[in-house]
Amino acid sequence: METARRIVAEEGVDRLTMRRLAKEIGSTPMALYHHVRDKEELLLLLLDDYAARTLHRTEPSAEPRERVVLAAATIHEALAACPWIVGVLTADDLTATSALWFVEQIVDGLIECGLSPERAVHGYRAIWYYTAGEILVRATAARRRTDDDRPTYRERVFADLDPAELPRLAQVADQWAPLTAKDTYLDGLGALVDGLLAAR
Amino acid sequence: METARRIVAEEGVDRLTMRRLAKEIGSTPMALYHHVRDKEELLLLLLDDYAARTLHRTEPSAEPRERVVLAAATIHEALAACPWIVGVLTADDLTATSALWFVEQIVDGLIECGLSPERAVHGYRAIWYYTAGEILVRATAARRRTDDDRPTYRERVFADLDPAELPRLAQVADQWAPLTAKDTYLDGLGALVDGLLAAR
DNA sequence: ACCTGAACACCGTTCAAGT
DNA sequence: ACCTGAACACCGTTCAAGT
Repeated sequence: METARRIVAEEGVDRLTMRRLAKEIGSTPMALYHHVRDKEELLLLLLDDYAARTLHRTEPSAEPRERVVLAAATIHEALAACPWIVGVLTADDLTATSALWFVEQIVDGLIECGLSPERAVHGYRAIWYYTAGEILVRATAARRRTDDDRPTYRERVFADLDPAELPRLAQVADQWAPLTAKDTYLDGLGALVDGLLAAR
Repeated sequence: METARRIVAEEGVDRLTMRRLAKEIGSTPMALYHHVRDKEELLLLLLDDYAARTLHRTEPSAEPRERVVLAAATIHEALAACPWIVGVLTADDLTATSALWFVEQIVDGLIECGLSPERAVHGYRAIWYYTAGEILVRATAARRRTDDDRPTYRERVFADLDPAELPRLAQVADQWAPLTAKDTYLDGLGALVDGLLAAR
């Protein structure tokens, strides 16, 4: 586990292979299969390990809306520091044992704010979709930027935008890059939570 | 392109390999590299092709909030039918040429509702995070369910939940599966848009 | 119970050579 | 300009055999 953790931290999850890990610990690929069913199980172990190691419970606020926002932001922060893990996480729900406490905070906060248990669960899922999407989009965009220098697809598209057909996009085209680089996770989260809480 | 499209449609994006595609069209892997720079370029071509083929512009509603919701829902629907594509999409922004019109609708709708151009772009991004996250989480969960029969990690975790520690989760534990199976994309989207539009 | 060696059935990509 | 053959440097996993 220790070696696997190091490989992922230093070189990314793509470089963690059964063969590589086996070599690094001075063993054979097949020896690993005596301890895990397959590679996915190894990744799930790694996920639990990471969650237990970095996801520290926050002081739960007395104000229920604050509890929801704080729990989501804490999970977001842990994931942002370690974006590879989202790919593993989305495989199932956000159900690493150590993350459950945060799910509890969100569901509880939403119920305390007056949602039915059913709508609270749906609300939690909306928050999770938004959070997972933010991490994923941002992580993949970052990977793209580093590993080649040719202009991105987006740059090419925005360069020859027809202002007659897409006036709003043309209007914001030159600010697009700085605007989208900005971290607005918390703004979006606040809006989402407000919307979930508003009786509709 | 036609053959690549068929392989992806029938067997999933993982099964589309340069070698497999070459064999299927009666050529060699290296011949493909004369037409695309690498595999990623092939996937981007496939994405544009899919978008042009299935993303039909909707009648833009006169009501700006409706325009935002309809554009997002249309993109969501196209992606839900073809979840493999999200992995490619997240690589950059949602900037397939055919998708730009929908981005325009969302940004324009938000501005018409009174947001500044800056906040409209951030609003669009929040909607995109939510949408991409929903597709991704749902797609990966679906893949999981089909390809093995052992209980999922989530099932095991929920089975031995401590009601003293996580009372809300224990309370909804038996409804978790049906609740999360429900499609609540539109509810969450509505909440998010409402939250974005509310002056905060 | 735990490990090894050899094999199976693959990958993306490069390079040098052909027409 | 377009294609081929062979090679490089890998994958995850199975299977039969060893201690």
